[in-house]
Amino acid sequence: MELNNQKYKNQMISVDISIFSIINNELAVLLVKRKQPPFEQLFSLIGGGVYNDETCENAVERELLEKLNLQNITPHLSGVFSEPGRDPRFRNISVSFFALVKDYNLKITNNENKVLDTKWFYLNELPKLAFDHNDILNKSLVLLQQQVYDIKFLKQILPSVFTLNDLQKIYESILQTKLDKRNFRRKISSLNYLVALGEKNMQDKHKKSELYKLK
Amino acid sequence: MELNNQKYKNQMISVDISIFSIINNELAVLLVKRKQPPFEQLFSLIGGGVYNDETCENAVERELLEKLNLQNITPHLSGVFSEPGRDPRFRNISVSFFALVKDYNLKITNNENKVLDTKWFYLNELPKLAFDHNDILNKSLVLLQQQVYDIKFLKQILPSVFTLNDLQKIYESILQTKLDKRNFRRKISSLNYLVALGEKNMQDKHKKSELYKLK
DNA sequence: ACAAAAGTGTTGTGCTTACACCCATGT
DNA sequence: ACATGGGTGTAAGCACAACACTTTTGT
Repeated sequence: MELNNQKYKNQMISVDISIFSIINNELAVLLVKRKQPPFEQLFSLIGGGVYNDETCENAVERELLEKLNLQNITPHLSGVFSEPGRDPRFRNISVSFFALVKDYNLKITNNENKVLDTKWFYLNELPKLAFDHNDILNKSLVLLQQQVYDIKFLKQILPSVFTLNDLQKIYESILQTKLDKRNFRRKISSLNYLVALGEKNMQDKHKKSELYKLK
Repeated sequence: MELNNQKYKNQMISVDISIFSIINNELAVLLVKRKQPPFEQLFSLIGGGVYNDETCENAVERELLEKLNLQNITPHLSGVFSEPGRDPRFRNISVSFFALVKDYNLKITNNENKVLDTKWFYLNELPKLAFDHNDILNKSLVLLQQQVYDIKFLKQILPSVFTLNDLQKIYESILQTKLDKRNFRRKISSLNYLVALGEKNMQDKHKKSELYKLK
């Protein structure tokens, strides 16, 4: 955050984005490894300053476009983190968002030499993160969990084709719990947003499972 | 917001607080009438700048103490409002909170001559507010409604003694809907947080109703 | 034939909603 | 006696949780 940059004058607000995707039927989050102090070598969420001529949501969209070349992603507000010492360099209030993406083949494109690595982490294999980013990420996860049966969230993160077993594993991974197969299928089917493709998954070694997509 | 005050240097963040209370069994919100432009003569939420050495929650607590002499109030985050033009004077990002109080005999104590009046409004009699405060207030109301059956919220806002009819009117007013008397009583009783005082409400003109308090 | 994974129904429990009459008291 | 408001029970529908066997296919 460049304090002398006109864009940041009179403010010290940034956004931090928990970018979630599904990899191998598991929830994963995109993190970057910091090249510079503080917290050099630690992973952190992607984020950046909010310009004076944009909303926080705009800032998220701009960051996703500039750094990951991602478009048409909906930011979801998940919290505000304002402990005075949370950034050891200066006062920095973070507005936290999460975003859901389908394609996890992402690399930081515009890293300004600040980033050593970009990597997806499964949620149960998280490292210790820079700043208070573990707390921020956790808050985003909780909000995602609360809305996971809402089709407009799923649309943003589900692969285009999947089996019911894939879907159950995805839900179990997001909710961090085991689900009963029959109860899960009844619930999903009552939500009325799946369409059977009428094709079987030929990768199955035994009985072939049916393939589905979202309505 | 004093831009040259050292406390606000390098930032432009404020908190806006929807202060709710129950008056005559109805949800009400505390508003202040502005003495100065912009939006002179219009009512607005109570709010103020966030100092560099405090969290947004601290700022809410400080504002409530300084301006209303209120202590031990829990701030509940309800949103972030960051449209660039929302304050015509300068860039101002608002972090919105709501707070619940029992005693509605409040007057602004430290108004720095900026306030013409302090007044409680019932939610269905709201005036047009300054800035985007109608939107902010509405967001707070929605979050309050979502948590209204959670005892720790009720504890903050319910009078110490009430009848079941009082309680139903309070719920109807918060939820902005009519409730069925028998269903409402069954639900409340299943939540298991009321204690009958074993006394009757002597103000009742006909059959006397039982008085209750929270556990 | 057997091992592995897919698929499928029933029952009990608890929450929600709709709905109507009797009781206590003051006038 | 009557008007007013307080107080109470039952039945149907729906969501949720627990639980076991049959089918298909590859080896």
